[in-house]
Formats: sequence, structure tokens, C-alpha cells
Amino acid sequence: MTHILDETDRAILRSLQIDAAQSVDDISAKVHLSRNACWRRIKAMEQSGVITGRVALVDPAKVGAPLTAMVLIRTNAHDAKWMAEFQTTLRSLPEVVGAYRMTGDLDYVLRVRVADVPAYDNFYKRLTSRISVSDISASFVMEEIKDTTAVPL
Amino acid sequence: MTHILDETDRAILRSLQIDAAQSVDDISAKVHLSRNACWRRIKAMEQSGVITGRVALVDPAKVGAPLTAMVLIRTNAHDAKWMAEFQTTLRSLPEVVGAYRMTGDLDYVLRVRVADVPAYDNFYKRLTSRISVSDISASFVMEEIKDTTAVPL
DNA sequence: GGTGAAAGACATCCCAC
DNA sequence: GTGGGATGTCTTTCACC
Repeated sequence: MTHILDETDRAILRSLQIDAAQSVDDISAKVHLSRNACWRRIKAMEQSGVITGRVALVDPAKVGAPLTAMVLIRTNAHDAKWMAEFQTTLRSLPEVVGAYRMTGDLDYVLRVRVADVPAYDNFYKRLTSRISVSDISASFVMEEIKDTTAVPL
Repeated sequence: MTHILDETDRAILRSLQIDAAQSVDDISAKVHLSRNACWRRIKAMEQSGVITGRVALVDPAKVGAPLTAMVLIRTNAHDAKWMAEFQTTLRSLPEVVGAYRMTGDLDYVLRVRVADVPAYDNFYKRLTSRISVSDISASFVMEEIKDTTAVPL
């Protein structure tokens, strides 16, 4: 099922990860391929799931969510029921843009986008009222040095 | 400069954050607007920087970077020179997909994408050879419960 | 804000190699 | 697998209500 990618495929992906609005003509010129061969490779990678989609990126600061919090969570409930509830809760909260179950002494890390600190507090209350955690702490992002959707290739 | 967004603009953004490949016709139907008015709004939001770009999303597991590490860094060097070097280093390392300066007792958090644990170790060595940090610890993502580029609207 | 129309650019598919 | 050419769809810009 997994497509084997050659250097040309990777070049196409690198280009599309930076800008998905460019035409197939432009990409084919960059990777030294005909419009057609290039188009077929892109379609194949969409089909095989290498390319999962194309999305528009929105400036969080300009739509009222300039603050990002990293939330570190420890829990003592590790049963399946608790985990299912926890996951459902996280998926239903739009402020949560990332949620990861971790190795080590951290159990979960969340990335949360909110308007300001009071909005985070409001989110915090909604989260903790729906699920029980033994330890939760938040750090706020002061500066985004790097934040990219581009996977290293 | 900041565009004031009404509910229709937000509906357009919500749709484009999920799928940027759909035609203006489809979007205009969803938000109950003419093709033309819809197109003008999208262009205006691109112009004003609300929409920062359109990118293709690539499945990390299918291109050889299935492992994500969260790296927590503490430092005792807070001078401008060190910070500039640190930032340049992070930006030049493609494995680093996110780098954030934080509040609280964490100084920096990195999101790093690599092939496996040995690849992380290799990255770790390259990083620490180029910049000095007082404390660095990594946790690996076992499960991605949620990971979205969509800003809450 | 809406309509319609017209230009060109573009994606898409079929063919031959 | 590659490239060429035909076709229809979409974007983009116009003038106008």
C-alpha cells in the first residue's frame, strides 16, 4: 500500500508543502518533468494517502486566537473507559489543536489556542469539569520561533 | 490593517481550513453567497494576511518521519547573542517542525519529527553540538489523538 | 452586495511512445 | 513509466444592476 517515493516525488512534496496553490505547470518545471507526468504523480500520492489534504492556513492572531498554551497532563486513571472519554472530550473542544499521548513521566501534552489568559482559564474549567486528571500545568507561548506543517523530506 | 471578519468570512475560513482544494463555487454555495462575492472575500483575506497560505499536508508516517518528539529545554544563557544563535539553529534544522519560547520554568519547547529513536539521538547530538543548554529532555508521542492546522473560529 | 459574460488558465483524460 | 494534444471546468476580471 505504501508508495515508494523517489527523489522526484519528494521534490514535488517539498514544493506542495510550501505552497499548494501553485499550478501543476509550475511544479513540473521545478522538478523537470512534463505537466502530465507530474500531475499523475500528485494524483497517485493523493490516492495512496501520502498527501492527506490541502488546507488554508489562517493567522491565529488575526482571527482572535493569538495565545497558544502547552498543557502538560499527568493522570492516574489509565483504564480504557477514562481514555475513551478523555479523547472524545479533546476532539470536541475546538481550542485543542493538538493532543498527544506521550512516553515518560508526562502522560499527555496538549496544544491549545485561545484569545487570552482568561479564555484559557475558561477552557481549563471546561476541561477539568469533564475529565479528572491528577496533575495539569500550562505554559504559554511567548514567541513562535518556528511552526511549520512541512514534514522533513 | 486587520480585517474585521463577519460570520460569513468565518464560515469561508472554516471551510478552507478543512479543504483548500475545493472550488469557489462549492464554498459560495455553503456560505450562501454568490461565486463572485465569495471570491472577493477570499482574495481580501489573502491580501490582509488572514489567510497566510495554502499547503499540502503529508502523512509523516508514509515519508519516513513517523516519530514525533516533544523536547523541553531549560537554559541559563538568556543573552541576545545566544538567543539569536539558538533561533538560527532551530530554523535550519528541518526535523524541527515547531519551536516555542515559553513562560514559566520551561524555557523552550520543540516539536521534532524523525524516523525513529536513533534518528532522534542523531538530531540531539547535532543540536547540542551547536548550542549549549543547561537541561534538555525529550518525550515521544505514542499516539496522536488530535493534530489539526485549523484555528478555532 | 448581485448577475452575467468573456478571457484565459488550468486540470483532466485519452492517445501514442 | 513518459510526453502531446483535445476537452471541459474553473478562476479571474470585466461592466453593470
